[in-house]
Order: sequence, then C-alpha cells, then structure tokens
Amino acid sequence: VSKIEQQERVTIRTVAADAGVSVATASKVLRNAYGVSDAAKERVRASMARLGYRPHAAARGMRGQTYTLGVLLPDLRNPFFAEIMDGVNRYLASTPYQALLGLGQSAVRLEHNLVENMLDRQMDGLLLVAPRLPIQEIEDIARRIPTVLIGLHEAGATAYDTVNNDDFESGRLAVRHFAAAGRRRIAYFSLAVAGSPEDTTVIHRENGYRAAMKELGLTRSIRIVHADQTREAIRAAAMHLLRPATRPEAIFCWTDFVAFEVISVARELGLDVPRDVGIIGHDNTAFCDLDIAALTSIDQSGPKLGADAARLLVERIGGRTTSQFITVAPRIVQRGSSAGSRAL
Amino acid sequence: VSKIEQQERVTIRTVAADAGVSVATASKVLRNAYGVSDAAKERVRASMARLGYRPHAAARGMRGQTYTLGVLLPDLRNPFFAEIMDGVNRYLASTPYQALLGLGQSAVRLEHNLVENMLDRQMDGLLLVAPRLPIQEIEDIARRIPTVLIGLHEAGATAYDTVNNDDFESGRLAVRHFAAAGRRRIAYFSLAVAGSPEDTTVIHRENGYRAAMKELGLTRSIRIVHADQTREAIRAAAMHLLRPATRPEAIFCWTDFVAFEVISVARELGLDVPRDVGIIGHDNTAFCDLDIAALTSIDQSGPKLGADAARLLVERIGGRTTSQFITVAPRIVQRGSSAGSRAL
DNA sequence: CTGAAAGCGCTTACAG
DNA sequence: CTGAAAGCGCTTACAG
Repeated sequence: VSKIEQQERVTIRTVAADAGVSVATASKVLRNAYGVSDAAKERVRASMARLGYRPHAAARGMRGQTYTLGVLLPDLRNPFFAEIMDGVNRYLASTPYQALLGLGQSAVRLEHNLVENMLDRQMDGLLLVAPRLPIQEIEDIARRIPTVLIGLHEAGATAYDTVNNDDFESGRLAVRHFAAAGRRRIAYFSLAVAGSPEDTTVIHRENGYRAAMKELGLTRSIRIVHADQTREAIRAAAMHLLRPATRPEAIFCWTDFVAFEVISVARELGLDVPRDVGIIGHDNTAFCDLDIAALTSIDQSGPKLGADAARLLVERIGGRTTSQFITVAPRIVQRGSSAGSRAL
Repeated sequence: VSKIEQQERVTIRTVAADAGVSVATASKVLRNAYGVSDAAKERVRASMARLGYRPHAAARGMRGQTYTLGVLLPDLRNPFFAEIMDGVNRYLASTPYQALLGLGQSAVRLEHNLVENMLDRQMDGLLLVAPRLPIQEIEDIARRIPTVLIGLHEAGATAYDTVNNDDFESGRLAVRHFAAAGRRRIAYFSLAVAGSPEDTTVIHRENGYRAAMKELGLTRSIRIVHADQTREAIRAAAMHLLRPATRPEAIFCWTDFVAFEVISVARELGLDVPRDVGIIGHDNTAFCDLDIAALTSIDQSGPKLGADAARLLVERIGGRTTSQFITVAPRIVQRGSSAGSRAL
C-alpha cells in the first residue's frame, strides 16, 4: 500500500493530542462552550493556530451547526440586492457564520427546490429575500429552520422575523413630493402580481400612494397601472399611460428599472421629463445617479436592511423564539426627473 | 422522557428497511452506482419517493460528495454575472449538483477566506468568476479541488479549466466598427489594474485594441486611459480624455458602466454622442437597450460562458484531469451611441 | 448482486 | 474542569 506522505488532515483529534487534552475539551474550545479551564483553552487555541486547523463543516453539521446561512435571492438582476448583501456580509464578518446564496431564478418551483436543498445541507438559518413563495410555505419552512424575510411584510407572522423598508411610507413620500410641486394627477406604475402574497412591497407602496392621494383630496386622480416584469409589457403599459388625453402629470414607479423604461417611452413620444411628466423610481440604484438617467428615486438603505436581517437571524439561531419586525424609513433622493413644478 | 411524535427523520436506513434491502444497496441506488439488480433498484426508488427521502448532505460530505458547487463572485453589482449564473443554473438543473454563491466583496482577503470556507464545507468543485486572487493562489486551490475559472485567461494552466469570452477579439471588433465608420482617433478606456494577473479580460481587450489599431495603420492614434472602478475616478478620467484639443473621435470602454459615465460626461461638456464622439461599451447589459442609454456594446453571451463552465466543472469532478480552455466569440450589438460616421 | 461493518470528524450527554 | 464513548447519516472496501 504505497501511500505518499498524503499530508494527513488536521482534525480535532490532532489538535487534542497536540494540546494534551481530550477531543471533548478541544471541541468545547472550538465552540466557545463553557466548562474549560483558561489554561486548557489557551493550549488548545495555540495548537489550532500552529497546526492550521480548520473545522470540517460537514462533520460539524452531523451533530451541531454548519455555521452556514442560506440566502435566497430571486435573481441577480436587481442591483438593490447587492446593497442588501453588503449589509449582510458586513454584519456576518464579526461572527462565525458564512452566507451562501442560492438563486431562485424568479420561479416558485425553483425557489422551493432551493430551500429544500438548503435544508438538506443543514444550514443553520435562512434569509429569504423577496421570496415568491406562498406565505403558507414560508411558515412551513420557518417551523423547520430559523428564518428571516426581507421584502415581504408580515401578516401577523409568529414563526419568522421580517425586515422591511417602510413601503407604505415610500408611497406617501412620492405623492407628497409631486404634490408639493403642484402636480395633482399622479399615477402609480405597479407590478402585475398574480397570486402573490398580499404583503409584498409593491402592494404596500400602492397602499401608501392611495392613502396620500386621499389625504390630499386627490382621490379622483388615483390611477394605477400594472405590468409584468418584461420590457415589452412595461413599454406597452407606459405607452398607454402616456396617451395625450389622459396623461398624468407625474408617475411613481415601483422600481427604478420601470422608471427608466417609462422615461425612455416618454422621450420617444416627444415629451419632456420632468416638464411634461415627472418621474420617481424606487431603490435609488446606481444608474439613477448617471446624468443620462438623473432619476429621482426612493432610497431604502439596503445595507441596513441586510445587516438587520443578518443580526435577527443570528439571534434566532441563538434561541430567540418571539418574532421581530423591523421597518426602516425610506428617504427620497431628488434628481432631474422630478425637478421643478408643473406650473413652470 | 417525553418525546412527542417528533416525526422521525427518514434516513437511508429507513429507506433500506422499507425496501427490504441493505443500507449499502440503498446507498448504491442513491448514487447511481453499479452492481444493483433492477428489481432492487426499483424497490429502493419507490421507497425513497414514498417516504419523501432526502439525503443528508452533511453526512454524504463526510464520506463522499456534497453535490454542492461553490461559485465565487466578486460582487453583485455587475449585471453580467446574472447572465453567467443563468447559464450555470440552467446546466446544473439536469444534474444532481446545486450551485451556491459566495461574494468576495471585491477584496482579495475576503475572496481568500471565502475559498477556505468553501473547502471547509467540502464542496465538490469551485467556479471562480473574475477572481482577484493571484494566479499562484488559484493554482494552489486548483490542486486541492476541481476548479474552473471564468474571466481570467489561462497562463499555461494545467490544474484548472478556463472559460472566456474572446476578449482579444472584442478589442478588435470595437476598433473595426469605429474604423469602418471613418473614425480614426479611437481610444480605449481601461481599468486601473494594480498588481492583478496579466491575463485579465481587461488586458486582453487592450491587446486586441492595440493589434487592430496597428493593423489599420493607426498606431500613432493609440490612446489608453486607466481609471479605478469608482465613479469619481471614471468621471475625472473622462473629463481629461474629452478635452477639446485632444478629444478622440471614438472611445471603446472596457465595460458598460464606464461607457454610461463617459456618455454622461460628454453630454455635460456639450458634446453630441455619437456625432462628436462615438462610444462602445462591453457586456451588452440590460441598460444598453434603454433609449436613454442606447449604448452600442459587445455581447459576450454570459449564459453560454456559464453553462460551459458548469459543464467543465462537472466533468472535472467526474475525473477529467487534462485542462480545457474554452473561448466564446463576442459579437457587437449596434445602437445609437456609435451610429453614423464621423464624416456626417 | 448483496450485506455487515468500519469509519468519516465532529458534538453530546454522561460519569468522574 | 475533564475525558471515554456513543452516535449523527452516509460511503466504502470487503467478504460472501
């Protein structure tokens, strides 16, 4: 049996032997568990460092934790997710946890499979970002594994935590911003939601929009259009919305990408933005800042959402069982697309 | 010991008992290993389905594979990565493998940690997308685990596979496109690379640019600017590049995001794009298509790159040891930013 | 083709 | 505080 010096793996057994303690003690040091003398602790730590010991995650997963958190993202196309992940990773950097992402490809079936896969891999917790999954399934998941949601407002949830932008407030911010500039016929460009949960961000923004319009006595001017997330659908809806006879003075788009398309269509129709129609987007993604876009947008501080969510998840894994719901205030970032008043 | 019906986990033992075979046989069926009678195979499969058996990934990882592939992405900001992941996930859908992403946050140290974490988690293979890691470290990694690179051209690699857009050709495409329209003073807007590998996509595009300029007798007009990936740096470099006295007739930008900034700066300076200066980007990301951007860009078919890379990785895990290098041809997608000839 | 048994590297009661 | 031993759910030789 020729076995070339195959550089024996350093296991907890190697470490224990090196430090002159039992495997059980070495394990306790590894997990920061109580019941180890300072002297032993120190020797074990020294051995781990000297030997370059790295715990075998699969073995830990057999009995204890994997220190892996699964993050489910519907896709990679929304630049806002990058902001969220910045916050998640920044928070986790000071913990023993590692975030690993799975992509649901925006399909319920794939999201479902992905969650099952993450459960199979004994992840310690799940962070679901804007999940397409029905609320019932999310509750089933949350009963099996610590779960935190971003981008889905709670419906009296008890099994999981949620972290959200105050989307209701986002809707009001947009309306008030336009109204303050003298615009009254303000439309909301929404997403076509087919069988999705009632508590999505899109719906909350719509509710805030409605409420603000009502408060300002503009109930009669409420106008909402829905379009699928495809370019064609968005353009078609924009064309229709911008017809001369019924053209609104301002449009609040539920997300930046839609706003960019609406601006494009408006220009094609020979309209001037913001003079003829003001536009506001949502998420304040990087492109808003480009002069060719100059899109006023509502910022929902993704890094804070991500960091809060990661913190809640770690807390839940640590034993907390009562649900927490965090809401972060949005703020409007004004740029050219909504500048000036209608009365100009 | 009160133990409420805690819904016993279905393990391979449960399955074996249910199917009336040994655990070893059940394991073979699970892995599609040879040496099982059709009858036994069928009974085991039926039991698995009936019991809703899901293999415990951590346990599999102890002895065999985890069927998890680690994908390292520098960040989530580049929309091109979404294209790559589409291809990866589409290919893997018909395999037992699951891709899980880690984000390197564009920092070498974090990328290094991430790779170690993935190794700790017994991933079966690694897909490194545009890694910041020094080539030496990549080779070390590749000796420990099957590895495929996207976005880093091989330097006589033997330990890993690579999949790349033909970036040299991209540079030539851009130059020829402009030259065909009568533009001669064509600049290349590049990325400031500090201590990075020589074989990055950015450099290959530069080499193609140089070669094409030379071929067309435009050696004297070669002009290359470098800027960090920050907005400020890009804008400053663009301002400098577009000064009246030495303004080029056309600019090939190494990536779309840079091109958008350059267009913005050009407009601010009162220049007309494409009349005064033509602009081409790279990656053909979604925003290029918007009328407000209308950016000519070079498409590097991300889904194909991703699918090829996933296939190579699965092959390598399957036992292939010779390296393969795949190059995919780019194509130019013309839009407003480069339309018309200089002579107009 | 089939199965009993060892073992992967940890964690967890449990006894000392 | 410390350690011997069982066991997590698989895979892998090995013998039959």
